[in-house]
Amino acid sequence: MHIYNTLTRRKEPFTPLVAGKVSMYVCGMTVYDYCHLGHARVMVAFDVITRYLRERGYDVNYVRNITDIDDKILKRADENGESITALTERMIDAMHEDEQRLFVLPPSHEPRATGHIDDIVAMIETLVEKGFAYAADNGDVYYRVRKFADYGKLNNRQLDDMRAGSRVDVDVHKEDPLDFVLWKAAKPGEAHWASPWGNGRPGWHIECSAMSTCCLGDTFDIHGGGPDLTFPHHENEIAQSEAATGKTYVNTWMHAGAVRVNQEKMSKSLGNFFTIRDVLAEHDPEVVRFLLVASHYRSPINYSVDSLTEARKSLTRLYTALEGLEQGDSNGDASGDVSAYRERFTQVMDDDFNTPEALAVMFELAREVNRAKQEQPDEAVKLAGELKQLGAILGLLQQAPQTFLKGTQQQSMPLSEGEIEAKIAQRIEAKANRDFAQADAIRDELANLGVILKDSREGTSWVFEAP
RNA sequence: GGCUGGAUGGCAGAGUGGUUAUGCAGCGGACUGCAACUCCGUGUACGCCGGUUCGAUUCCGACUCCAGCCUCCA
Repeated sequence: MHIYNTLTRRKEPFTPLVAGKVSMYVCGMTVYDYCHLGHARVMVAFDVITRYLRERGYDVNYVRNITDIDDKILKRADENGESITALTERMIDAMHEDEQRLFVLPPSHEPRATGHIDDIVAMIETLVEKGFAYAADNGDVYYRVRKFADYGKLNNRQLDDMRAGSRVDVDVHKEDPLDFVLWKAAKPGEAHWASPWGNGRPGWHIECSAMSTCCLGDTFDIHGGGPDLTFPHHENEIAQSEAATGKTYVNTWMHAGAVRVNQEKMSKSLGNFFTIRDVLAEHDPEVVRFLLVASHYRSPINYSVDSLTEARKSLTRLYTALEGLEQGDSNGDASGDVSAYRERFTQVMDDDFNTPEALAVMFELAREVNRAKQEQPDEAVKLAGELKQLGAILGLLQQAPQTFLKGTQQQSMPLSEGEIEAKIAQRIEAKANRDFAQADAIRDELANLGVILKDSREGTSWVFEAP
């Protein structure tokens, strides 16, 4: 198996520190608002990675943190007139709901910053002792960037180059403008914890260093996150952790690609973001997931309603192949029976999780299923079982085909299932009387409402396609 | 200005030093009362200019353009 490492900028053979076990940390959310599609991308990308690693037999310890204390949280709670805890609990619940709807499995552990203040303080103390950090007059504690020789290695950046074009605040309390805060002194009335440097709260970067090493050890296998975290966040994590422990922090750095809108990054600062819940109000969650998986995890994707429509059509093709063959769930049981499809699937997934290629294999398998449906029903059931199993590795195709195809999830459905069935019965009646004009009229009427009829030997079924 | 990526057929999106990605859309055929679904067939796409090579979309260099990071952001 090969994985692209952001640190070395190439694909490398993947060998975990401990045979058979993978330790992975992913930067999670700062919970002051609802998650948007950019968050969804990271959630889904690392969900697929976890599912696949487990499929390959690894015991994956997947840790994804929650930043539940931060300037933005304080500000938002204040604006809303609610307590910090009320705000963060509300957003954490919403986040869990969003990911569940997107078929994202929960991480193994979800540490919260506020639950690790002792570890954070301990790490800062170590950094101060070793001379990598200093307490300033204003009560803040800063990281001394110039002291860490490797600073910039993740982003291939030189400290002196960065000074030239940057607009970093010149803070009189900092020795160097690029020094970053580890501990922030509390202003009167602000939430705070006690520390050797007075009351305050942790900086963002130190939280992740403390929580990851705390949960996974000084060195671990994979660290992931969104594309905009490489600098400064992950660079700072490396500086903090490696200075504190004297060991390599992370072996493989993984970063997901950005979600764009009109070829611009979707972000909170640009205000061009779509929340997951807004999108799911109008689109099937699995379609959204399919869209995310249909591109490689490192490629940028441009979000649009058109791309969702196409994703829905593609997914419909897969579910159509499965339709009518769902008896005896997952009966591709014969262990050791590795088909050519599964073999190819594994081969492309082994190459840095190439999900688009994996989907191509699934589409070819779907064609095989459709062919077998005609001549060899038993074979079709077996192949369909395999298709469903491969789908599970990507977190797809786990609904009953009828549930997906009939669009039970969609609120725009104009007729009840009973009404549709009644219309179909009328049409069958008309067809029996060879009154094709009437039969076609009924079919057109339903088609105009988005209900597409499909006649087969077994009778008439239907699919809902939002008009 | 510095640092990362990227530019593929009508659209989306993988990949490869010489041979089919895949999906959607289109076209022809089969099936059908007619359709839909499905199946069969069908497209000489690889930003621009040089170089290496028997041969480059794929490797190397220049150029143009796009996106991201350099400031909170997944």
